[in-house]
Amino acid sequence: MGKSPSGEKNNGLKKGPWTPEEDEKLMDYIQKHGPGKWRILPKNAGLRRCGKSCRLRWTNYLRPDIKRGRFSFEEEEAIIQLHSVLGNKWSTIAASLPGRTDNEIKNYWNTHIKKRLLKMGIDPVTHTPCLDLLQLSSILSSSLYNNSSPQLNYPGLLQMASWLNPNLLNLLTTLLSSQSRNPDFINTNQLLQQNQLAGISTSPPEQNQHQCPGPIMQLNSVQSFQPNQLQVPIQGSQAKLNQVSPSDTHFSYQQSTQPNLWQCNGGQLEPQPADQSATENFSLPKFNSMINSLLGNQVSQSPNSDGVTNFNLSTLLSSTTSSSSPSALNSSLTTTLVNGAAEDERDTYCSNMLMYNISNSLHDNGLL
DNA sequence: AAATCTCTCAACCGCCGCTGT
DNA sequence: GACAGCGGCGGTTGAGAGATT
Repeated sequence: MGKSPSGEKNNGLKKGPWTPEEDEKLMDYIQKHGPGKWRILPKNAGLRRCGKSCRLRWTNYLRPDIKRGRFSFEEEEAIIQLHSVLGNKWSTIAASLPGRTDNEIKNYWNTHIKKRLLKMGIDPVTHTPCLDLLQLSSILSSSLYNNSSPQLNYPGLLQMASWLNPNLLNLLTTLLSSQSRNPDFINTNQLLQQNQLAGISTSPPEQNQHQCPGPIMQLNSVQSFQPNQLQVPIQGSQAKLNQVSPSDTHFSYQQSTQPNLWQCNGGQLEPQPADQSATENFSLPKFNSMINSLLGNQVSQSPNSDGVTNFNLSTLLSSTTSSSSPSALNSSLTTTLVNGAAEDERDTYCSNMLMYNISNSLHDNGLL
């Protein structure tokens, strides 16, 4: 790096850590003349620093509106969400976090968040699970028929699903939300995410997503759990997974029910009418890896003689976060390193509102 | 207590884009 | 249009603090 322990450099310009005296000079000058004109500032202020160094010192440290201390839980969530949209645009991210500098956010990302995402098996660049296609194929071939347990984490799975296919995400949402005792339970976080991608602004719903652990659900498999048609009755709803032919590697997903899918209508969330069924194709490996990650790794399954397989979804959700919502993606991404002490213990209670705020903020700032 | 290792973050570097001439 | 200067951005570094052996 460019830090010089000696603090001296050619041209007589000083480098390295700033002394309190230098800080005072810089502060005094900027208070009188305002920031800017960085090239002439050090000379006028009596500093033996380059203008760039003065600017950085001011913007990253001396500015009066800079917030000090650890990043809050909300800030951390915001960084992750914004980074998933903006990438390494630290200055843009910083613009959405009052009092935080791009340098500070960048450091925090590199030293905390990035490591944690990697630890969770999530690529910090793409925000998708670190799985290659071979792994997906392997999961496909081994787990659907063998009850194997691929070591995938649930939040990463949902994140991946969100990138792959909206309808598939809806299916997962439907599956997981069924563990709630509330029949009108919806996954607002994922809905917001989808709507964000579609450029739709939604009002944050008020449903409390922190439900008690759900009951054992039944996943009725046709033809002894053959993959060519998988019917998923869920609290009055039913989604069909159809395989075009036994050898085909593409599935279609038909959502033919209400109330687990919701739509945005004039800023209000409303149940999707039954006649608005959707059918979309997606590749078998993608679908299979996700479903089987859900069913194989974290959900206990026990097929019985009637061809009905029971899945205990409560284990899935409780093992990930205390929240029963599929929005646990964002929750679990941010459950370590909270105030340095209580790692992996803090839950989110503001993800949806935060997503909403970020979305609006980005729109307001013309970033989306 | 000392040596070593690990982590954090302030600060620098090089590059790029914008603006003025 | 070409060039130079400047400000801003993202990547990188290494001193210092804290943790571990």
